[in-house]
Amino acid sequence: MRAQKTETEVRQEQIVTAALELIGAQGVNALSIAGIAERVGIVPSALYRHFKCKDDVLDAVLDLLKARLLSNVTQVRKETPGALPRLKSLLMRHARMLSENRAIPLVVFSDGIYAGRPERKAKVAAIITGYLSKIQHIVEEGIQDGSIRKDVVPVTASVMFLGMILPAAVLWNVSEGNFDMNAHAENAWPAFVRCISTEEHNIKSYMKTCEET
Amino acid sequence: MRAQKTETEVRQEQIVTAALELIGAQGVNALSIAGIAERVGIVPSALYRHFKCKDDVLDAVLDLLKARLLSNVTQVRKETPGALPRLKSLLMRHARMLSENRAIPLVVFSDGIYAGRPERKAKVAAIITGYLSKIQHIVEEGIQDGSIRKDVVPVTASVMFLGMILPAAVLWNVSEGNFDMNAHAENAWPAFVRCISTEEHNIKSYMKTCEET
DNA sequence: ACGAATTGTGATTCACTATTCACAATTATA
DNA sequence: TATAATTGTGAATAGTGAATCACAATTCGT
Repeated sequence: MRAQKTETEVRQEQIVTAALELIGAQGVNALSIAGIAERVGIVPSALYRHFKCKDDVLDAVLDLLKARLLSNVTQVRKETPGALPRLKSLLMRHARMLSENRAIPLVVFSDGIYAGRPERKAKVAAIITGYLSKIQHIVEEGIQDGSIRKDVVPVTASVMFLGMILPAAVLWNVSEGNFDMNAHAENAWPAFVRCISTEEHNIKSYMKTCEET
Repeated sequence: MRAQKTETEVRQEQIVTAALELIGAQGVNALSIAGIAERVGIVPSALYRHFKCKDDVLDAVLDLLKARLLSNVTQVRKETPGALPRLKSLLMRHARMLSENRAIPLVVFSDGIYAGRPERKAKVAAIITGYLSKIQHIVEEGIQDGSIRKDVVPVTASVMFLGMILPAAVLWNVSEGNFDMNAHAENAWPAFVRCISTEEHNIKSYMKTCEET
């Protein structure tokens, strides 16, 4: 059966989406032109009408991921005011996203995607640092408005924020989805708040605990 | 030039070590029989005198990784008393042994290492959870002796501890060694202490800061 | 020192996958 | 409607890397 002739812009979208789905299911290494083509419903060679080579597909996948990650942050900035609530919202959003789409850590932290291509590595680095700088920005705002300690190093805080997500993603990945991402996020969040929020805030919450007990 | 004839036990060690180094440098996907052989100083086919197939090499690499991780913890337990000092010592130790730590996320996120082998994934899972349970044990001891808050969930704390190492390793990897792992560890540690140590401890250090300023 | 076992080597096979190409079908354009 | 442009197809090519094998060099047991 012959595939319906479809304009290249649409096909490109289909191809990138299919690639992302396949990566989520089987990883970057297992991603093959044949696999993508089959998922799209065309023959492998037809894929080359829309992409010059496999590398270009991977680049497009990276672009898609970057867009999704950053739109995540933008969304949260719009919906939620205040540094700490924003960070929490972002954390929970990631907890949800990772279980929905585990392709993100697989792609961003896969080695296969920058095999022998330093510029690709730079691109991945740019995605990560770009994301981190957004978080860092939120932290800096928190420091200015007094909700986050002055002696917190913003970069460190952003990396530690990533540290709540990344290991959890690892565990989730390795345990075949047998790790409760959301529970971890809920448990880790108050601890993280103690990490970075001002002493006044911590002491208040401590007093409250004392009164209760 | 002909390689020196060497007994298979020694070669096996050389091969596994070389493989781990190569993984740390380039990732699992780039790991080839030819690459390992070259590093060891033998010809590719000679490698099959010591391992039946590549998969067996990967299994041995996992065993080595596990052994090194756990011996790390054991060592710290011997040298250092007290939960918090032990955790800090472990953190700094990891910061120093980056090349191995770097291999960890690379291995974990590599799909190549699981390709068509579910039992391999279980093995990786066992290594990580085994390591985490050791950390968790330290945390529990800290809770018992009162240096760590009672309301800290030990599992969560151990995952967050991993969260200080993993993202840093990834960043270091992606930025071509352009990320100061030790600085991150030094910055992250006091924040992590605030995360988990008892309020009394935090308040005392807060008072001290107040007196100073 | 001599045969057997061990280890190393180069050539070769084999499977897999990206990529190309000539040609066919479809759609757009004039 | 006729022709050019676009997209799809199957076959063929080429490069890669794991694995095998016959044979050579080395070491070990005796």
